[in-house]
Amino acid sequence: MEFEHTNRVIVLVDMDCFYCQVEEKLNPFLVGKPIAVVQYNAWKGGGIIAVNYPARDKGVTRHMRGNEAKAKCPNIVLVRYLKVHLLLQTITRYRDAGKEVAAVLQAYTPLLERASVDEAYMDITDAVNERLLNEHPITLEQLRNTHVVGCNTQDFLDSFKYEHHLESNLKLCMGGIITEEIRAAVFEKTGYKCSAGIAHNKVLAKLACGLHKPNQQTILPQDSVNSLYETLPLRKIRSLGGKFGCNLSEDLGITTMKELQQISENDLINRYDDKTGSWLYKIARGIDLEPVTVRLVSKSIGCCKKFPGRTALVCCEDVQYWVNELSNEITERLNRDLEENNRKAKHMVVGFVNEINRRDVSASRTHPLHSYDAEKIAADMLKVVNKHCLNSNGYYRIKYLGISAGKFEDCKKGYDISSYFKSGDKEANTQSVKPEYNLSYFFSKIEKHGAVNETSMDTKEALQEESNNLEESCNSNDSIYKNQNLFDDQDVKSDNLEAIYEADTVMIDFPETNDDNTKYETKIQTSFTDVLSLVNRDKDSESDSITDEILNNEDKDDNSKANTSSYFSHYFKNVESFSRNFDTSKYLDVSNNEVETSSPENDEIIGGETFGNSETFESTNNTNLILIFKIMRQHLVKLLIMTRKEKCKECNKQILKTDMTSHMDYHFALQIVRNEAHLYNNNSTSAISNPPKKTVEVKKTKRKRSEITSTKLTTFLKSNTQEVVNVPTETCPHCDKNIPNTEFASHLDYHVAKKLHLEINSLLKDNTKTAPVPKNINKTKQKPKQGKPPSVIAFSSKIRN
DNA sequence: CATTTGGAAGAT
DNA sequence: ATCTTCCA
Ligand SMILES: Nc1ncnc2c1ncn2[C@H]1C[C@H](O)[C@@H](COP(=O)(O)OP(=O)(O)OP(=O)(O)O)O1
Ligand SMILES: [Mg+2]
Ligand SMILES: [Mg+2]
Repeated sequence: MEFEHTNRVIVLVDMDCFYCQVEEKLNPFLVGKPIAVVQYNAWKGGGIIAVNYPARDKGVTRHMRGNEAKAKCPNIVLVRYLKVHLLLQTITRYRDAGKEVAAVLQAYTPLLERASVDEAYMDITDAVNERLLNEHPITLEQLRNTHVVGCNTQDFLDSFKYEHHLESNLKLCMGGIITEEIRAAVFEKTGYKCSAGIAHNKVLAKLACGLHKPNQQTILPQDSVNSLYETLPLRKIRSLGGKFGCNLSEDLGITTMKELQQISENDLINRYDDKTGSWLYKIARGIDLEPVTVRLVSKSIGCCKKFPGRTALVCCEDVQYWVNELSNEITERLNRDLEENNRKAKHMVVGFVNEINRRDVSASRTHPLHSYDAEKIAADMLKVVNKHCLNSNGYYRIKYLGISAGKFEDCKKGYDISSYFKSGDKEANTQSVKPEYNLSYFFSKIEKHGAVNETSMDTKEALQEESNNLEESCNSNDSIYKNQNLFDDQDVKSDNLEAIYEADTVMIDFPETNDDNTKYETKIQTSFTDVLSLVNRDKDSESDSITDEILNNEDKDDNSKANTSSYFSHYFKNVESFSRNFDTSKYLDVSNNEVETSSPENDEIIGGETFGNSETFESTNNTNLILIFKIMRQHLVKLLIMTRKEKCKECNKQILKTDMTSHMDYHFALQIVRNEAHLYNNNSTSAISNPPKKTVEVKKTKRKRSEITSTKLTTFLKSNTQEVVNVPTETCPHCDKNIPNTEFASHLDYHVAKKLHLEINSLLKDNTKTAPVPKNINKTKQKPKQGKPPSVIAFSSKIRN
């Protein structure tokens, strides 16, 4: 009947200015205003990665700097992308929102391919064929937001009255109707708007989707391809947007798809390879047979960080710090993935770019991944980095670090060997608490990031700024919190932070609890930014108070109701109860169910009612907001507490107060070692020399480049970097680092001291601990603080061997 | 010097 | 296994 290439009906759904929409849903006061999501605040107002449509109208685009955007559009709201903790990261929200959308799409076809965080291909051929048996695409109403390439929608519908109409177009038409339904469902269930393209293959569906945005959809009939191709630049076709597309255009002296169509298949195959040539030939005729391959979860999970220009990592503390950051983050994400998808990554790839003699040298190395152990991962990563990036002078010049885990394998479901090793006491109970929902775990992360070392100024500054803004907002004249002394300078500046912290602890009574002690701390899973933007609404806004605005929003029509309700439910569904000392998973289960299985009815509940089991909250919004502020302040005070320093009597260094105990342990251990160094400092294993492996010089891809500045700069740098050379070194058997000979003995001391330190700590803190427990739920508490101790930090997994 | 960060797939 | 290309 029909040709193979017009059999399928493929839909590409792409969310409109996705990150912005997520932020708008979170904070309805942003709706209607020009906003952009900005990342990397350290330079020129940050880089913009998403722009909503009002802001686009003013000429703001991706790639712009925050400052430029402000210039083009003075009242733009720049939403900052925070990276403090996985649960606070905005990208986590975007990922979760993407999953939410995918879940809606999945109801329409099993043939769903998630192509990025905000788009997915769907093969809805079956659904179309089925509905065509019983229905006829009839009314224009059903295609209200649908465009048809090459003709208007009504004409498209009318064409089916004729005997000779294209069967394939009828399929697309029905595809359009189904897609309208899909998009309506996405909006209804998630509050997000999207656009879609409907065609017979993926490339055309993607192309069509971009033709009418936002919140619209486009059918691209096969018999309209040629008219569309008439002036269509090659680069608009997926996979021709990069170098190859450029080459193609240059090689053949063409710019449009129409021109490509005029090249013979042989020419194309001769010039390129078989596969490429025939793909080009076909796509020039609107043919693309690539199937929609079912994929709902990613094949790899990774994170990376660039250190451009002068920010390149030089000393081992910096490298250690960032290696730890990356390995902590990837471990957390892998653990979430394990719970969500019941699978484990079996290997990881460590990548880096290092500058050697002014050349960027990049390489990546794969490494088996046996367990999700942040310390082990950090140690392995560091080993790779040290092997390739540590210069003979003991320094680095690292411009990029990355780690990615992949080769996922499904977990066996019946048998968990780790439970066999578990001591059969209470530990087994607490095991069922998700680590990220454990309060002490959560706070330990805040602590860690509060107690950042000097290298992470970004984080520190970001937090400081947030805190300043919050304080300012609370004290601003029109703030309803003005008289509530939420931030009393005296208290904060006094040394009584703990008292404030204590006072801010929000207590909640849970009537359902059979336990006599019904006091729980609360946590809130959001970032400061959310609350800030709530308070920091535009000064020229008409409303008089925050309360007014909230109430007004709630009173609005159905359209904004979805947003309002989700806004509050976002906050309050995440206010959960915890105890420090016993299993709270039963409460968590309750709240989780509420979140995950939220049905349409639940979605209509607004405000305080979404508290679920926490009914004893005051249900006026005013009180709720004060609650949020208290929680936020507690975070901030906590942060302040964690960053207070004190001079160490032993070494005169500024040590974080919270680290002082373990820091003194360190001195204690060090003293022992110095006294008895000869007992420990004996055998050292010789390093095994491996054959050198390949590294690659990164090619400069800059189009415009002033040779002169480049040369100038290089000569400058050269004289700078060659000061320190050729210090005689020896490789440390514990950490594989090259240590200057003069420091080698004390370096070994350090490792032994570290080991003693760990042993002492474990004796002091945990004498119930029996021999080899493979995974300890308390592990995060036991982790030695990293950072301050002098010179080199060892990776403790190595020491245990 | 400086979009950044994340992910998939193809080439070698 | 490692590197390159393309994309969001
Ligand atoms: N180069 C990038 N770097 C980092 N994040 C990006 C980049 N490009 C896009 N993103 C993120 C932010 C976007 O909101 C999200 C989806 O991208 P994309 O669909 O291309 O644009 P968009 O959804 O913001 O607008 P549109 O309405 O045009 O689809 O991915
Ligand atoms: Mg999009
Ligand atoms: Mg997209």
